[in-house]
Amino acid sequence: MSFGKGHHLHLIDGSAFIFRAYHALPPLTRKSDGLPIGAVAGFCNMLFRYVEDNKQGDAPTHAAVIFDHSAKTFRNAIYPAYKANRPELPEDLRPQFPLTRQATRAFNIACIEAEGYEADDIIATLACRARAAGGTVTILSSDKDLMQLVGDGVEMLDPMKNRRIGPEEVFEKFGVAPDRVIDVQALSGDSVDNVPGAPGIGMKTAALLIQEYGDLETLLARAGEISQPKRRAALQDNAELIRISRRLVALDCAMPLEVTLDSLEVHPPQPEAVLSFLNAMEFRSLTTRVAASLKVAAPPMEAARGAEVTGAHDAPEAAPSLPFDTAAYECVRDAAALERWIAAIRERGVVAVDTETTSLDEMRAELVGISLCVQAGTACYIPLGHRQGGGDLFGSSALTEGQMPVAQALALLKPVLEDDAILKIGQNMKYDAKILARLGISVAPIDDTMLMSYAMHAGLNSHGMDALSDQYLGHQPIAIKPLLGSGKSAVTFDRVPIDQAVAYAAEDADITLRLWELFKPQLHRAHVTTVYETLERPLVPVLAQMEMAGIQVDRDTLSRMSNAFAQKMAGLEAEIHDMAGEKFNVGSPKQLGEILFDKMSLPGGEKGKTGAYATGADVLEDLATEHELPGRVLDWRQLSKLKSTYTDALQDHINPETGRVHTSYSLTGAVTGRLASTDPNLQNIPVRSEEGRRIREAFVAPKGRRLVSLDYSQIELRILAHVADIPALKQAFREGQDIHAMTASEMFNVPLDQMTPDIRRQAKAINFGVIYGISGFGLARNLRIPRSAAQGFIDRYFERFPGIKGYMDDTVAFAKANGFVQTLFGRKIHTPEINARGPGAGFAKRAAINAPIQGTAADVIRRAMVRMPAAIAGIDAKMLLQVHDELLFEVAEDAVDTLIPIAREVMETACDPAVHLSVRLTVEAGHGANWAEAH
DNA sequence: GGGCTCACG
DNA sequence: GACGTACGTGAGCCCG
Repeated sequence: MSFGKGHHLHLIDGSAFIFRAYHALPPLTRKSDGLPIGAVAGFCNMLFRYVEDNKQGDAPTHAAVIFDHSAKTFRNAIYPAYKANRPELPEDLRPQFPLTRQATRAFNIACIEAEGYEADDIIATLACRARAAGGTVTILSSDKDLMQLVGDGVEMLDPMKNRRIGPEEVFEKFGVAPDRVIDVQALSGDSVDNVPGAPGIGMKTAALLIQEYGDLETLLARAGEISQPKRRAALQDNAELIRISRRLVALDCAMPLEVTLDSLEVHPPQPEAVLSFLNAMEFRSLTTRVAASLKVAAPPMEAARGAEVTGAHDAPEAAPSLPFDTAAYECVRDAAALERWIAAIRERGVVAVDTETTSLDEMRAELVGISLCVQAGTACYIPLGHRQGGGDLFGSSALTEGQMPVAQALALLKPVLEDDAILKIGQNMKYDAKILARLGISVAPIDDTMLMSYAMHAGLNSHGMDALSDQYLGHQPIAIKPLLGSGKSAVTFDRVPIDQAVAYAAEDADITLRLWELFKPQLHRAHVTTVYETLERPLVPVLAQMEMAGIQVDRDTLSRMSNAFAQKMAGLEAEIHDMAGEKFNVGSPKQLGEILFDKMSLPGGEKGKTGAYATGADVLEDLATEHELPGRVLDWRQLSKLKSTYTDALQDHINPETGRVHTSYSLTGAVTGRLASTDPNLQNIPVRSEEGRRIREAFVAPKGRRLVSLDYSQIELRILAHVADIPALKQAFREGQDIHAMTASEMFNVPLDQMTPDIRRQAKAINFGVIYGISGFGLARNLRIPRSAAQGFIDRYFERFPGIKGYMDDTVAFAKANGFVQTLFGRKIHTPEINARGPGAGFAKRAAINAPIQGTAADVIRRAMVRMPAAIAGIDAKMLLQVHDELLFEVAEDAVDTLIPIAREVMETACDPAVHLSVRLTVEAGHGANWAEAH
């Protein structure tokens, strides 16, 4: 049957896939001969994902991958400068092109290119033919040049964002329907492809003109009617150039092409062809995954046994030698069985441990079972707290039969878990260590696969077990969701039948052990062993202690404040409704936007991409000069935030047993090395506004004790002064000057004794801007000054402190060359987007500039925290919280004066002896009955 | 569940 | 000429 109605054709933009793959991955080479294969590796991964994704659902009946053939096309005959300003291809990319064609055929997908034509023309021609035959077409690409083809059975799919692009999306981008896209492109031109267009006319203007005149020829014919002289001239003087531009951007829908649609019919990959290709490329992990998907055995690696794709995080040793077999896992039900496992652990000296509990909140979770793994494939699960389903009215029910008493199991395990000679491996061991600590077992020594992954690959991928297993072992772990259910019918792990729990839990321990075996040697090769050993692993027990200690929060104080906020909010709400002349939900940005900009017609209403008006604080502040309502909304919002997020939600986090709030710190939550605090987040308790600051009065010390706060003074600016080597900044710090005032004086030629708060404020904003990878736009917005003035400030700053620009350029260059940046202590932060094009490039650059500074500061306080417990061991004091540059302690009243100098010394000398800063770090201290007083 | 808004360093 | 921009986080609310 030939292609026609009911058939669906996928046209894949192969060249875009290649470039995306090339820039997304580090420069990998084939181990056996050094052949560059990074783009091929990424390309194959994308193809595999494409094949997997299209197994079900609205799968295409026909498909092809389209490539560009060569740089010269018929368009060069029309306009020689077409695409003339394209940068040279990277030299390690060109040799990969033929391999991507081979890869496509290996996956049994048709592969098309044609001399003298661009891939886009082939796509256009095939799309037109398919449409004429009555079929439908999806073009897998996000290239705007293809958008002219959309409509009437043809749509695009952005494979990266998984976003459908139909006529509406095209209109959103170009301001005209798909059939007029080339008119707009002809007018606006394209700097990337070197399409000239009309000088002085951009996309916005072009769309406006086409909307008004209907099409390009009419517009050119009636150009004389345009009232703006510049526009009129641009069109009249360049009519020919515009017509040429139109021929350049118009795709050829009827090029000669021997391929028939029928020959593009979809066939599943032939295992032998695809596996032998992947094997020849030495993609071990992908070979395994593809083999698993095709349900055949992976071929043995031939060329390079034990080979490694250098720099690859999709490393070949990821291939599991042993398949996962849940049936082989043992359920341990009595002491005799557990003793056999303990003997095996003692013999090996290493064990992966995982606990199953009733909650993600370690302070409330009840132990349900423990799994152990001593070598890949050899794992067990010890059920301890499983209960019969159902339960009575009160939810309680009897323990399932065939489980050891918890006390007996723990008594047997405790000596092993606490044995110095036995390494306990976990994935996020802080969680399990806390569960076991509450049961009287202090687990040590430990290794943690999540932290190993973080030390090696921060910025590259996430570090959860499912992701790691999939990525490095080519294995999808059993999902927890089907076991627990979701929504109202969700149950806790103790209700999971034991046989299912065995498979799930033992597999987790098995995966953890396999990941550890894989990561352990890699740490060294990635040169992050020291980072892992000094900044990650030793922090686990320190954070566990802090989290378990918790901080006392006074419920009555919060409750009183909450009531006061509610009253004020009610008053403001009435005022706001009055001014608006109607009742509406003040908390709804959508409704507020409509009131402000539609009903009241205030100026400056701008709709975002979702079509809603922006009503952020910056917008409302600008409007406050026009009307009183926006100011009231700002006040209301502040109170609403304080009430819902702090005075109310915080009360729910007070643990009923301890009466304290126990946050949880994530060691891998921020790519830069900072910690992140969750459930609740105690790193964003208000302090900047006077009203918010009072929330901190609810964070108290118990009777007879005090809260002590120690924080680093200007740590990031000091680190900047050191790494960028800025003599003026260093000297100012050495002399204990006000750093922002000094900057202001230097920049604006104002003597220090004549400094005004406003000038200092501007300098402060610039200092912070520098740390963030400053841009004229960003500074302008922050200071609410014209962009030109902001740019002037920045130029002047770079002039006065020449090392800064050098540091920024060097950092970005390093990131581009290496794919990561580093802190002074060797922490790596990967920057995979740094070589990308488009707006993402700006983000990546600024992040790369900021990361070494923010990351070094994070390393410094981590070092201080690791050393703190030993330093304050003799003092009646506990470290409770970390807020990036601050440590908060709870201390016996009479020990405050002892603690402060000792803790300060630890913090100020935290860099020693690994790094010698040319600027000394200083720490400010305070104490009080509550956090507001202490800070 | 995504987007908006806003709290912190 | 046009585009989009300060860095790093987490949480609560609205709304489809």
